[in-house]
Amino acid sequence: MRMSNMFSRTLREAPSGADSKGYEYLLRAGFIRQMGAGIFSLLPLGFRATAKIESIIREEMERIGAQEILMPVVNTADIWKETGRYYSIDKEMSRFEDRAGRDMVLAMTHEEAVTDLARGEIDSYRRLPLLVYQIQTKWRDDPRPRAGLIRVREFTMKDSYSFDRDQEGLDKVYRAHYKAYFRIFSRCALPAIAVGADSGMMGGKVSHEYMYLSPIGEDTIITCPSCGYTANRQVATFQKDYYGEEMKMLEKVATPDAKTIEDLCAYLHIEPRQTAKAVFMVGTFIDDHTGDETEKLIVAIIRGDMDVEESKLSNAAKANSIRPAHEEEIVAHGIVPGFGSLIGADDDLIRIVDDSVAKSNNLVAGANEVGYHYLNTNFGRDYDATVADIASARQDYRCPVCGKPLDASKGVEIGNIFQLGTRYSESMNCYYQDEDGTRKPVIMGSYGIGVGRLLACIAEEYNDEAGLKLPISVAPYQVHLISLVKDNAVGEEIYESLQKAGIEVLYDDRKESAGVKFADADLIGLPIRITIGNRSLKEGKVEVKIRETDETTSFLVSDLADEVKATIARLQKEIDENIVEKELD
RNA sequence: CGGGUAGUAGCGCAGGGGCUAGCGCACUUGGUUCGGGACCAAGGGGUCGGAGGUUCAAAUCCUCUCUACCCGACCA
Repeated sequence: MRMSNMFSRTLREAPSGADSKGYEYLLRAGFIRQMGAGIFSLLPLGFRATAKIESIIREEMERIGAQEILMPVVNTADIWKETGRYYSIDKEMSRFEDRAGRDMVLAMTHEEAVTDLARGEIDSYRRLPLLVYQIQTKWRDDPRPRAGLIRVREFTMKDSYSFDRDQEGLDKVYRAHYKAYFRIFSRCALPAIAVGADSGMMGGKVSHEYMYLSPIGEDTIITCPSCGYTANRQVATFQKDYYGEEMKMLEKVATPDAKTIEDLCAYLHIEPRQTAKAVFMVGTFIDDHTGDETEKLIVAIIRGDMDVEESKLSNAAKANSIRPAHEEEIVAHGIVPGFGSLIGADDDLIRIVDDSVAKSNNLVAGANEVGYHYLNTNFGRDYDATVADIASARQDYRCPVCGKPLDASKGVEIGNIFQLGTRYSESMNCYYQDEDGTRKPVIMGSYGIGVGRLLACIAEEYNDEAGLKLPISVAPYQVHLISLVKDNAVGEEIYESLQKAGIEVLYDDRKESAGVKFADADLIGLPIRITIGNRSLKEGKVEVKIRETDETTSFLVSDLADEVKATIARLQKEIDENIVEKELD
């Protein structure tokens, strides 16, 4: 590609709003352009880089036996009504009617579409297992897209779907994905970890998320440096201390103005762990069949030294979504905010208590009366509720596996794998006949990777003050060729010869100063830069510089193609030697 | 959806009732320069986000609205 003819150009200054380095450079170098909130175009450089990532994904998917298909972006609403997700997913999924007034949706994922396909293909156990994948555009109307390509509304995703006869088969294909994903990310030179995750709206049981750890991430990952335990904070567990002791008499005490745990502890001279705090949320519950929505107050009781993890609470309450309750909603149930507890609350609410409270005794809790708390409240004796782990794991809490202190870090989710089980096959009637003649629902899994997000993370991981430093496996071109000599013929000749040798070259043939060409080369960040200049050309040589390491050498023009091929091979080998082969334990 | 900020040339920004709307970069032409974002000269480019209003006069004041960004809610 000649830069004189390239569609995009580089920007000297970062467009306002580009707050991370990776995003700024992708914009400035001309990989992407924004159209609207969370909507981007890929320019030639971005398109080529994305294509490289996609081909790595394709190779690894084919390697585990997946067959590529392509399903429609526009789905008929019927299949989404069958699984109920037409109703349970809110505005994140965009809907419209076709000219005949039929309900349609823009598919944000393809469990419904693929199950619809599969039920037409699968009738016998002899057809199983099956595995398909696609690389396709998804539209999710996220309420607040942000951070460049990290959180967008339209994006390209690789999604694969597995169909198995039994759990054993699902385990096998799940493990295959677990491993393949590590290979994919490491072939893109992106460091990633797998963490236990919340399956959320996918409705499955077992799931893992792949995380690129970075401060730009929006997820919080809990890890144990000692034993390797990792989990998204949404599901992370930890060892809790319980304070079981002999139950004492319930006693009401005046605690004027003590509306927070902090005030209360100061007033009564106690520790937060000796209190039970009440957290009020409103859960939305949607009937999968009718689509009817109901709201219900959820009262969560947790010990004062911990915080509620909302996704755990939502799961425990079996709610579709939860939000903080308004004061009126709390008062309506006989509860006094600031002095609230389940003691004296009415029955028309969902009661969840963290096991930290259930297993500790004599906690101070609200008396549901302004200015009063109870001493010595005890779960079971004074009130009842469903016991669940709803506590949020934090830095320095104790690892659930080994008990050592946990770490917390930020991460970007770049992939996930789910064991769906029979959630979709049952609701969509995707059954097979087994060897013994019985009819059984197909067991499914789904597995996703965000392609654009992957590029954004790579850009974030590989850059410096001057620009991007792309790994050879995903760089849009392997070589950035700069000619600084007046006689264009030399540059043309070298460009031709490199291309003939099968090398991917971006040739800066523009009439620009040396400084501009160097700056643009640094910004675009191709792994190998070749400079044709009078300095070394006198000796028949050109300079070759590695962007990543700054390592500079010079080669005779006559040897250039071979030398560059060797350099490419060397850079590629460095990546190949570090492919992560990790099995799910 | 709540809170905040901002929309003026391709990009980054200034101007904040007054007559011709600027600056830097980018762009065009000519010349000089030629290994780390060159220089000189001459140019081109704007419905000041949109609609309505106030006024002799609006980019500027008022009302409404749209859009983007940041924080939060939200999010496989």
